[in-house]
Amino acid sequence: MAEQAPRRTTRQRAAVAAALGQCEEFVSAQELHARLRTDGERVGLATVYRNLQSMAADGEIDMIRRDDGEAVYRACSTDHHHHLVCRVCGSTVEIAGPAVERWADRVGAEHDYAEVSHTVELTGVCASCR
Amino acid sequence: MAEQAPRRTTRQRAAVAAALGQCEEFVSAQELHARLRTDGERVGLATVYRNLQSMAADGEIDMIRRDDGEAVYRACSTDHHHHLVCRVCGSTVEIAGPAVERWADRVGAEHDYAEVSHTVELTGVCASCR
DNA sequence: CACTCAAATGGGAATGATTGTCAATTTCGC
DNA sequence: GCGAAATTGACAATCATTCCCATTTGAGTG
Repeated sequence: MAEQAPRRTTRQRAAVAAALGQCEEFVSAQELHARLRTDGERVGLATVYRNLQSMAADGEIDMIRRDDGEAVYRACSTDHHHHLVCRVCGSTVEIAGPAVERWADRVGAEHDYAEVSHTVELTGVCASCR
Repeated sequence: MAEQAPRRTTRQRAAVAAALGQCEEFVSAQELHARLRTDGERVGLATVYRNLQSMAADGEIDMIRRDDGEAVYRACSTDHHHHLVCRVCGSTVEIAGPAVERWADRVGAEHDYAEVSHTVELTGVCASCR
């Protein structure tokens, strides 16, 4: 495991963690910052970035990248699922894919990779758009 | 499959494809642009971006994102596969995942989505980076 | 509690990849 | 060869993310 640098508990760090905990879906640092501001918490944008990064580095939260390259975060333990997105109308269906989870773990093990996480996106054309 | 917009064969497009073909590893648009310039090919940076994007959209090349979010490309073997990328050193392993293919098709069918395609990215930490 | 000092913060400026703009150029079917 | 439509190039504009640095704050210590 990566060594964990000293971390202090600050009002801002707690606020970031709390706000993230209330999000079901992945959120970007920008979105989280806006949300905090709305909630009346005054936290600098740079601070949101720094905290999200260190929390991700410590494994406290998940970080993945959206299609456009923007980093998005999610509190761990929120239940994990994927999406099936319609290419035409954009409607989405949430997919629970235990099969994929197992597959990902197995592939990681086969190639001796640790801490394997995965991103899965399905796109298609939904019934009403055909 | 996704509809392919009309594409013309231009000197620049060929140059981009050729340069990419000579790279073993993944390269970013910026790197490829620099390489082209070194080779004496005059191709605009925006053009490199546009071509890489359209080639990726057409499935002619692979596109993934490095840890820092920068998009990197690589000429891909024709057959469909996924990647297992090391979060630390960036080394990649190609994964053939018949299991995922079948899973994706089944999920699409269950929700009545047609022309389902999928994106799967696995990231972890490889043995030598631990 | 008062004290100390490194960690943490904030916010504005800087960075750097990517995208937009639009006139000029090039491709390709006819 | 012609003309419409795609493509290009140079540069400006975006926008997430990082840097900088003066100021604040957490948390041991005596």
